[in-house]
Amino acid sequence: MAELRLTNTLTGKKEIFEPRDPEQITLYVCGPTVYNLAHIGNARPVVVFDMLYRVLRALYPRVRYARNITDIDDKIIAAARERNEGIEAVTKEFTDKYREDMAKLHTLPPDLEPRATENIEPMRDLIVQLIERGHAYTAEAHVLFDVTSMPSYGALSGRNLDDMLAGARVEVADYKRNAGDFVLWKPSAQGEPGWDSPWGWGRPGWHLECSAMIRAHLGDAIDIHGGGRDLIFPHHENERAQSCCGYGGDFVRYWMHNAYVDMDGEKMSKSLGNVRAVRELLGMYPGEVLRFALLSTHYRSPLNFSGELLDNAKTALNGFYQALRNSADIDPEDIRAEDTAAFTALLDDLNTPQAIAELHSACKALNKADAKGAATCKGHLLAMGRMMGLLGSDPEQWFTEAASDSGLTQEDIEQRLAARLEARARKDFAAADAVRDELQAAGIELEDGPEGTSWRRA
RNA sequence: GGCUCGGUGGCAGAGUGGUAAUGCAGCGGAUUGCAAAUCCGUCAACGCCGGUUCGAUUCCGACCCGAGCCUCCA
Repeated sequence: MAELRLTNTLTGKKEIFEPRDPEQITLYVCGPTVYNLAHIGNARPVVVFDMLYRVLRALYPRVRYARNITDIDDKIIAAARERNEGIEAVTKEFTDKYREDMAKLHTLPPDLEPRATENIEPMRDLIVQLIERGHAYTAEAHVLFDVTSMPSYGALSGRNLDDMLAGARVEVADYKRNAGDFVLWKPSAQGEPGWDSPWGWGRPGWHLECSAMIRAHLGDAIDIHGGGRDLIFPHHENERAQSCCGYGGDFVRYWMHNAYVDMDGEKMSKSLGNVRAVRELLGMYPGEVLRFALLSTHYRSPLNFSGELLDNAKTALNGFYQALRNSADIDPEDIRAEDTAAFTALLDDLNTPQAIAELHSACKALNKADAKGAATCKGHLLAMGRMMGLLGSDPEQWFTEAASDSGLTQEDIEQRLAARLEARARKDFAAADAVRDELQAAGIELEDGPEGTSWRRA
């Protein structure tokens, strides 16, 4: 079988992927906290790990991919209060919108989408376990994890405990034994959402849910855990501590983290307020363009987001669809995606830029091919696109579908084309060009081919 | 301050111990009534200084610059 290599954050190295059980692969990716719209930065891990999911499915008979929905959190509570609604209304709305947006990026839905509020029981069990084993303690209605109880705490993020405790810059709550101790359970005030527990009415800490849900839905340990780079510390470090100490075992074999989407060279984040919602961008570009743009840089490198980035993505996709449109009458050969150069590129730590280069190569080959070779070339291009969640649209639609309601309708355009055709037939090029100029001004570009004139929206 | 990661042509962006993909842009040509699309050709890059080596952009060290984490964050 082909070898998949992945960069493991824990070791800092690119390693050959060796699953716990080749019959069943387990993948867990941190999902959204549903209190507002997903921004383009949120979309990066979704697209990146969708890519991984597709590769894993091509390699192994069964892949279980879980992505959680965090539907209890202080920010959700705050948003609900602001809107004067229950948290369910908030989480329902943004969960639905999240799923819609991600689907438009051509990401496959995960096999499992566990919700925090539906997994309180395993969370409480985990806390009990941690207390029993001496890794957690109660203090003022909180339950806290004692970071000094785990010798390897800090291994994932490359920190050591002494430095961390000494260099703590944050004011430490006085009920904590160590500055680095983190909350497993916190008390809820009157009127705040909460659950009964041995430690009183309260709610889980934000690191706890992933540990408990991974165990509940995927098992004691999993193959791959993914997420954004900023989750390495503290979230994944703490998750690792909870799971390793509470359940024993290795927990995660491969940790994978994607770099950020930057805005003007600066990190895009909710707190900096420089975010671009996926939903907003989808009003300006097809989802496939956003997907392509997110895949155009390797996942471990920062991606600078800009209109230029999206325009380039659009141009590239236009080129592919142009080749497909020009070869519309060619019946593509049936090519397995696993037999393509793009797949080989993806096996090397998801080298999507290389895979895209292979797309260009196949596209060029298709453009140059004679009728005989075109079927094979087209088959390759489509197979690689399929693998990457790209090029699935109808080429004709890709070029002619209107992004908005404004502008000329298809009928308007066809009508003018007919008039122009007639003008050209009687060699009245001035009249023909006038039509073309008019359409050009309306954002419609024409192409005269041997079999008639086709058009596209710019 | 501690810990990460990165600096490749005009831009985007792979990769490699033996001078470097791909795309966009530019330039020249073919094609076209003119365009568009396509094809052919072409220009152009490895932050800086040392070290290891027959040879480094690639390995090691220092330096400069940039980003991130250490606090909610993909």
